[in-house]
Amino acid sequence: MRIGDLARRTGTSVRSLRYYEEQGLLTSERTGTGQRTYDEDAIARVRLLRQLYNAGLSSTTIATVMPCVDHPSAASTRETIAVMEREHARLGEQVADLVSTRDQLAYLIAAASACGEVQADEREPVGALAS
Amino acid sequence: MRIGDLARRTGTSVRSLRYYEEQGLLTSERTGTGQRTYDEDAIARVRLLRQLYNAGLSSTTIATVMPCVDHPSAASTRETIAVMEREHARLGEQVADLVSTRDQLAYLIAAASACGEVQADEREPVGALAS
DNA sequence: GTAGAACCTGACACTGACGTCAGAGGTAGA
DNA sequence: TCTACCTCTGACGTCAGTGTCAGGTTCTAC
Repeated sequence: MRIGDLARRTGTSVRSLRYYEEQGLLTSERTGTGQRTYDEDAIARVRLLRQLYNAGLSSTTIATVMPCVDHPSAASTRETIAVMEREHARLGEQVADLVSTRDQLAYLIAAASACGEVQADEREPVGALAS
Repeated sequence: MRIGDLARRTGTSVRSLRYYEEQGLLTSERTGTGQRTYDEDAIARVRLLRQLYNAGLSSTTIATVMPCVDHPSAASTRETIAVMEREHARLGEQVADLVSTRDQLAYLIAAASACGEVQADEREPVGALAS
């Protein structure tokens, strides 16, 4: 599989795949002429990388975590586990924050929709949202 | 309340408060000599702004939403409601993704911890994570 | 009134993941 | 072998929120 194929099959850009390699997160074989080649496993790996990026992990944090995906025994240093636990905790907090914000948005939508239906122009401001 | 007070009481930086004003998200009175002055309501507003920023809304999206916080009746145009509904849906998806990633991290942590306890060097790679 | 802290505007720097461009070479079907 | 497309490296651009600096004004406590 060449880089364009991998990009298409993972929904990423060629640029991103080169960037991941540059960060040490993705490896490739090279043909005699220098073109990158990937096997099928690369697809799952790229999807995992994207998932971790989407979760807000940085390249360096992902680089810390990935060896644990590849060889959990060899890579399970205390620091690596600590990094993963920190990220786990951070994600928990972030989920709580996002749920809270989502609920507030739902409240706003309901308020705005009600106003639209009633066509009333004398409505109270939606106060105390961030309480 | 001057800008430094507001920054301290909301845990933000003075720079950010000026930026929010620049983006039309926060207003201030000015003294005769041009210094910004805020009332107590600004604290809740800044906290809400930070919450929306943390949820990944951009300045322009927040600028679309905020009038609805202030005057839900006057601001409840169809487009505004549509923007809020899009963000609401996006947050829902993002929460699901984050929960999934968090659970995968928990799995990795468990696997790594088990390896650390057993001290076994012959472990299967943690495959099929991004399935 | 003076020192020092806080404030003002304006501008440039930074971060990090990625877009985009240039110039060159590789690949594959007709 | 021609053509069209793909890939290579290297470099610079982008975005958005914020840090930081410069040069100046304002406030406050002594």
